[in-house]
This record gives sequence, C-alpha cells and structure tokens, in this order.
Amino acid sequence: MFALIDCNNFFVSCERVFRPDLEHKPVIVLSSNDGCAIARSNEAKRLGIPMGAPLFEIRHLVKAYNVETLSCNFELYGDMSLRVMNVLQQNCEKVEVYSVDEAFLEFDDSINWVQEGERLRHLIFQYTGIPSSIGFGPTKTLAKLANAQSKSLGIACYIDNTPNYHNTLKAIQVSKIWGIGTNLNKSLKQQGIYTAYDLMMTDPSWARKNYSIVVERIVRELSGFSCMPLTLIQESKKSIQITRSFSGPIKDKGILKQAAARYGFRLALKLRESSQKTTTLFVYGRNSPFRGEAPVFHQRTIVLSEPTNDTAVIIGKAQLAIENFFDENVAYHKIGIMALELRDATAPVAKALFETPKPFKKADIDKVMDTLNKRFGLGTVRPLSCGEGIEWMNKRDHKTPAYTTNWKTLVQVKAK
DNA sequence: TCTGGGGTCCTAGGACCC
DNA sequence: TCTGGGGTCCTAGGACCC
Repeated sequence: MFALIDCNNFFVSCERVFRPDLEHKPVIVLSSNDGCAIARSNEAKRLGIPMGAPLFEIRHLVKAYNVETLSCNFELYGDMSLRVMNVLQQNCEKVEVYSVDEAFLEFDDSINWVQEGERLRHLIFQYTGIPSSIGFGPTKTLAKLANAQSKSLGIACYIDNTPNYHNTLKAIQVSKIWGIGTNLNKSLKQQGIYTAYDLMMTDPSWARKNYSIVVERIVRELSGFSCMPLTLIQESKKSIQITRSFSGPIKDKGILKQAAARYGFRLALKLRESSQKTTTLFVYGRNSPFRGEAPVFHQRTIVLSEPTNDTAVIIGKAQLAIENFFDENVAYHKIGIMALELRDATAPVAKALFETPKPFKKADIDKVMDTLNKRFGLGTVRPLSCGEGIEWMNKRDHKTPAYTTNWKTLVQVKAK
C-alpha cells in the first residue's frame, strides 16, 4: 500500500510555526520580487486568491481582508522540510522524498497502515509544528488522489480499485490527476474524457499510441496496477541552476555581470554542497514577457575543459557569456546560469591536454570561503565581482527571519 | 508600476554506424 | 521497373511536477 503525505500550505505553515499570531488569519507567501502568491493559507484560498496570482491583481483583496503578505524565505522552508523528512525517515522504513513538502511511503499490507500513517502525521506535527494530510492507494497515482480528498475532508483517505470507488473517481476531474497538465487535459477533453473514471476506462495501448508511455502509466495506475515503484535512493541531480528576475529592467552591462557573479557564486556553492562538478554551463538573459516587447532570449553554452565547481572559474565563464551576448538595446529582465553534465566531484578526471597547469590551488580559497560563510552567514566572504549594490536585486519587502539557520536571527523566547 | 524558481522525463527526427 | 536492414546517439522541444 502506498501513501502520500503532504504538508498543508507548507510555506505558510512554516511561517506560522514562528508566528503563531498568523494562525486563523489569511496569509500568503510571495514569490521572488514579491511578485506572485505561491502559497496560501486556507483562509486566503477561501477569499478566492488563486495559486500564482500576481500581487498587483489581488491588492484589493489583500487590503479589504487584511491578508498578511510575506516574502518567500526558502532558507527557512528548506530547513523545515529537512526536519519533516527526518521524522518520516526515522519512523518509517520506506520513504521517498518527492518534493519539499511531500513524501511517498510504502506499507506492508499486513499492518494497519491507516493507523501507522496517522501516527506519522501526528509525529510530524509534534516535532515540527507542521500540519499534514495523508492519502492511501494501491498505486502512487491513487494515493495522490486520496491525498487531495484528505485535504478537503481533513481525515486520512484511501482509494482502491473496487467498484465502490468508481464513484469517487467519477467525481474527480481529469485535470486533478498527477501527470495531467493543461495540455493533456485539453486534449483528453476533446476525446470525451472528463473524469478520472473516464481515463481509467480507456485502453492503455490506446493511451500509449495517442499520447505517450506517461499517459499509459497513468491509465494503468488509476485501475490499481502499480507502474511507479518507490525510489528509495535519491539520485544525484542532473542539473543545477540559479535564475532570478530583476526588480526592474536592466540595460547596464556592468550590472548584468554583477548579477552573473552573484548567481555564479551561489551555483558553485550548490555544486560543492552536492559534491558535484559541471562540465557545461548554460547562461541566458531575457527580456520581460509582460511588457509587449518582442521576446528576446540570448544564450551561450560553455563547455569547460575539465569538470569544475570552482567559484572563480564559474563566475569568469558566466561573465564572459554576458559580455558575448549583451545587447545595449535590450531591457534585460532576468538572467540565469545552469550547470549541466554534472558528475561526482570525487571522480578522477584526465587533465585537459592544452590547459596550462594552475599556479596554485584555487579550491582552497573556496574551502575557506565556505567555512567562513557557513559560520558567519552566506555572503560574509564573497568575490569582489559580486559587488555591493543591491538596487537591482530582487525585492523582498516582507521577509521573515531565518529562525532556524542563522545565529543572528534565531527566534527569541521570553520566559516569565 | 507590479507577473517565480528549480527540476525531471519523453519523443521525434536527424546524423551516423556497420 | 527494381536500390536493405538494423541499430545508436544526440538534440530540441514539449510536457509535466512542486
């Protein structure tokens, strides 16, 4: 039996752990630049604030109902996520961490899995303060659907493939199924497939022929035949990227290069944190898709002579790419750096044939920098090219402190 | 005025091999 | 008139997820 455990309104719940005053109030967490609502409390959902709504479009609701708006604090959410997953891993044998706020579990049919799931849910709340929901099913797809039911009913739910449950599937829109997005939904509707039940009743080979193996799997999973096993071992990442929109249009090459340095700095750090190196960088810059300008997408792919996670190398290449594609007539709205072709940092590599040996070991600089930044906060020591100015940077007017990961902003408790 | 960031997987088609 | 068959690898683009 599979289960999907999912934290409720995760980002909002993380904030509430440290701000109990936000309980029972409409709260939204905003995306970078305080742009869109990316998490909503139930109260905010009830006000009709849709997922991803731009803040300027919902200002009237925010004002009228006194909605608490918070800038995103991914440092906090990442740390809370680790804590939640730790609770699961310490109390359940088979856990697949699926996303920042979700995990698939697998239970032996011989045990009382409803009871066990409830116990885990309770433990998560006890140890982290985060509320969650759980759904069970004989396949991951059905467990996902059961979880959605659980969210709306507030109790553990389970869906199997007995005829009794056909009515449940008949009440579920095909777009609510895991793996059916906007395009497939539209296309399936044209074929007269509106509900999860309709899709379950189609012929898997028809699904394969007309769509893909992905849809075929969904069809089979809906009818109770498991096609997606639990992945217990987390594979290392295949790509890592840092991309950000600016708080306004940028036409200054110097600023773009400064941004590239900052993103490169973070990218190299991420690579080192995951013990990986990259051999291919992809750097791009684009204008805003919302200002009626013709779309511009400038890009450069840089193949490195040997795998690296060296800050200086990555920043250098990223800035070179900017230098190469920069066009003074373009109002850049976003740039991004992606590391592709990742490999294990400890794997032996042949030295590049035409590269001159480096005079000293730069890796040591990164090591010292990482140690200092870990102790005193990210950015305490950073390359000069990252600059000081923050005027071009992303807007975050309502950011909450990193309560759990920064000594300077630890939560304060007063004892009477 | 103001519209996120970070990932994965699959497929079709082209280029190439013997 | 009639011109093979069976592969692999790579890439761009599309679709999806949270």
